Amino acid sequence: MAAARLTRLASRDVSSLPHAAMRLMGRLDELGPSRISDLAKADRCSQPTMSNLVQRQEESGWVRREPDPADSRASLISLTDAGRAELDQARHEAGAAIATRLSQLPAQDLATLKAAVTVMHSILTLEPLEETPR
Amino acid sequence: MAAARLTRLASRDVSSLPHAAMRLMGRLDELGPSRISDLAKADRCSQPTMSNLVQRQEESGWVRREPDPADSRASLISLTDAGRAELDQARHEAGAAIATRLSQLPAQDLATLKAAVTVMHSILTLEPLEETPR
DNA sequence: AGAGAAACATAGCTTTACTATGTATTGTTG
DNA sequence: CAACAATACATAGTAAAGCTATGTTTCTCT
Repeated sequence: MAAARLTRLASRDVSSLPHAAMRLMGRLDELGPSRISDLAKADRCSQPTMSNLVQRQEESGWVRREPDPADSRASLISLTDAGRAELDQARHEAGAAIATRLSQLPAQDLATLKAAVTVMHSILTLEPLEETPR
Repeated sequence: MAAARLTRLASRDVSSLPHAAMRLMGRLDELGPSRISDLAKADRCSQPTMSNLVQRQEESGWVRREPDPADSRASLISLTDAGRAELDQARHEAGAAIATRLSQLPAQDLATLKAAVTVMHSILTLEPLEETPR
């Protein structure tokens, strides 16, 4: 719950990019050129949702679509230069929202947060540990 | 970013309540009977958005609206028993989604997360430290 | 008492999300 | 190797969640 509220606190101050767009661009920055279905999996949304999102970002010029040489059914989506600039801007805005608060914290608390970020990243890469892999 | 992804990881596995509804119910659980404008402020959304959300939750029977005895313009919104049960269910679902991952972490990491939660709560109650209080 | 402020509702729009389904390509198999 | 199933994506239609602008009612204050 704390993570959710903190996230909302930061994301509400981002005016340059809607949140879903920001998630998409962040993934592209992280993964490089990717297929729509892979992006949908990474973002945990449905394929049509990602299809629609990509289309809108393409129209905004923040994302580019190229045919996948390995599979004519698929496309490879990647960030444009404008898209990367927009992502940087949005990240800056999100950071600024909490920076003024972080600056009021003692160094000890900042260290705690830093350590927690590492742990959270490891959680995100962990598998759900299902006994039923279908 | 880590907080955002962790939040999304948990919230995507909640089927019983849409996310905005869950935020509203959580606030009501925390604050008790509240005015719509106060709920909007707490959730950092606009007043019409909260108006709309409350209406839908009212129709679902999860929230109750009573006149504010102190001000006939305002209403006091509160959880119904069904709403509280639904909130419990949703929280359980959200917890279950990450519990299987948390259980794979060493105790040291869990302690780090616990400490970070405390710090995050303090961030949430901090003011943005603006020199221009408007 | 009248003016302005506050609390909420309504209208109209956009974004984000879903399921169901269609189309084209790829893979598999009898 | 032709036929069928599976895969990758698009489209259609709908709902939820968000916004600004604006209207109505009630308070508050001079």
